[in-house]
Amino acid sequence: MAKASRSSRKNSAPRQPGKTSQRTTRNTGQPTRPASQERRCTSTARKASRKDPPSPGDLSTEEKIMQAAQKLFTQNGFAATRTRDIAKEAGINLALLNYYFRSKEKLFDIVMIDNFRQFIKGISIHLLDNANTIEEKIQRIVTAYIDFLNNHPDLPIFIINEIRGNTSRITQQINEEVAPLRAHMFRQLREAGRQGKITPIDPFHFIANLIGLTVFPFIGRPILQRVTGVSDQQFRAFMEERKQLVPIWINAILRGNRPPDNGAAGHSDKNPDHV
Amino acid sequence: MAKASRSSRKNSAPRQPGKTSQRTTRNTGQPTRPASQERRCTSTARKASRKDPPSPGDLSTEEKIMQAAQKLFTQNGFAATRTRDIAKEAGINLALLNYYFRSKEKLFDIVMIDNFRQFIKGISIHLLDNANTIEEKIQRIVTAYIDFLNNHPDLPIFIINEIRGNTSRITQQINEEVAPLRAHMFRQLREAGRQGKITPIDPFHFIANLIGLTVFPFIGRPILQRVTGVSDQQFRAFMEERKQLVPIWINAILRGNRPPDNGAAGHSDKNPDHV
DNA sequence: TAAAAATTTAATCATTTGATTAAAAAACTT
DNA sequence: AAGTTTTTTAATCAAATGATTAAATTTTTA
Repeated sequence: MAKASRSSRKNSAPRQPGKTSQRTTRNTGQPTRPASQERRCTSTARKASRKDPPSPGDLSTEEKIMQAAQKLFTQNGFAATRTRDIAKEAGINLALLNYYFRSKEKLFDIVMIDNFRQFIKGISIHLLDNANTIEEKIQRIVTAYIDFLNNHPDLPIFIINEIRGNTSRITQQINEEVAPLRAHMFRQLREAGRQGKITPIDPFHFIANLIGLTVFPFIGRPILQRVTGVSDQQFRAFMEERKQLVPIWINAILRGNRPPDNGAAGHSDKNPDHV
Repeated sequence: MAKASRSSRKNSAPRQPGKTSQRTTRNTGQPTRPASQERRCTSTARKASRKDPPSPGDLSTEEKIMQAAQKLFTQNGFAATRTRDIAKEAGINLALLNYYFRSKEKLFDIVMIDNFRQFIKGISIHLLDNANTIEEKIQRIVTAYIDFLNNHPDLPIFIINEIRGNTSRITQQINEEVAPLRAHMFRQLREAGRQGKITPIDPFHFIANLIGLTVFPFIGRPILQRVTGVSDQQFRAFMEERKQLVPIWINAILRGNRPPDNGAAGHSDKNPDHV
């Protein structure tokens, strides 16, 4: 879900790390905030890397919190996730969560951006690889997508939920990361069409088809399984099948497609990098 | 979104409609609850129809509340929707909302079921129509779907969000309503395959493709528009185009599909009505 | 118009929940 | 060991929110 109003509370000046205060015992003031606390509002704060790994073996506290947050936020959405639950999931206490991340919103934003990066990273590699034909490229993208989503099945819904109704900085972030991909794919599609390799197709339709056939099953999984009556195990098997089938189908679409009578919005060329 | 814990509060015995109490002025006790209040927990309560239309012209209060709830729940999910906002949207006050529907959960469940009914109603008509070939059927379903979703663009995400993580009565409801559709479509697909009209395809893949190509664009709209850079207006135009294109593509898939080497889960016949 | 029903007002509860704080305890550094 | 940092404990806030209630007001109905 969605989250609605994500800002309201008092927002008093954050306690300052070195500000002291009369302590009776040892500590000479507030605990110095960890590196990540630089992430709080003060715009001038440096964009420090998350944390220098303190203990070598297992996860740092900060990472534990982030993983727990990622899990719960992704599973339940922003509004339905309690910070207390995140703390419990991370195996730490609530105070520490706020100590590291200041607020639920901040934590969410960080997780959100991380999520999205992961989401497009796997694809962008194959997309930007110029060496292959479109067919090969599709093949690889579909496989990469499905493999990735098998490990992060909740991610698509999460991203969709949080993107709609959030016009803030995050959206912008995403835009910047996605722009080169879009440009590249548009170019290649146009070219293939011109060379007669495929029936010309608008990039919108192409991407809608590619994603629709590949990631939709994960999004619509609860409904799909219900409607078709397949088990979890069968679902996984079907998704394995689709690694082969979807590229075949896409190719069938790219060939069988009727020439664009182009009744509606001419899109292909204008607006090459709008948004 | 999701909603997480949807039951916790005290749940004291609901005030009883006729229980009186010392009133100073005219009313001889609590206002008699409207018909809809029968919907509260007491399992023996009759499943009364929503309300006998009180005022002829415009919507009854109950309907106003339900419409407002439908709008906000669908837009924001359960957890992120405030009952106060629903009341405001409906143009009534919070007390009246609880007076009619007892609780947020009850209201939600009702809206949810209504939503889902709408969602499958439009499709089931065409699905169950035996007179047509598969091609015609697909054509009609796609058009009906897209028309419907143009008017209820938020519904798919909403339904998906609320189905996952909700194993309760609603899921059951849905199952019952969907079962005959599934059976019918499976039969027809199998038959067409046997008659050689199409390359045999597992119902799972078929439905995943059909829904993926048709309703996914509405689900993924925020991302799709961002990635492809199309405007709202263009989006609508593209969806109009897809009314023609998707059936063509589906047919291309049904023909171009390689024969099922059937490496994975054999599905088609066993489990004809599992779930 | 008088009784009944629907609706509003406004106050109030009880919880939940995000967030903060101070002090103690534990863990680590040097 | 001494000092520093991290983490916990536990209490507490303040705001949001779902829900309830009693009485007043309006609307409908008979």
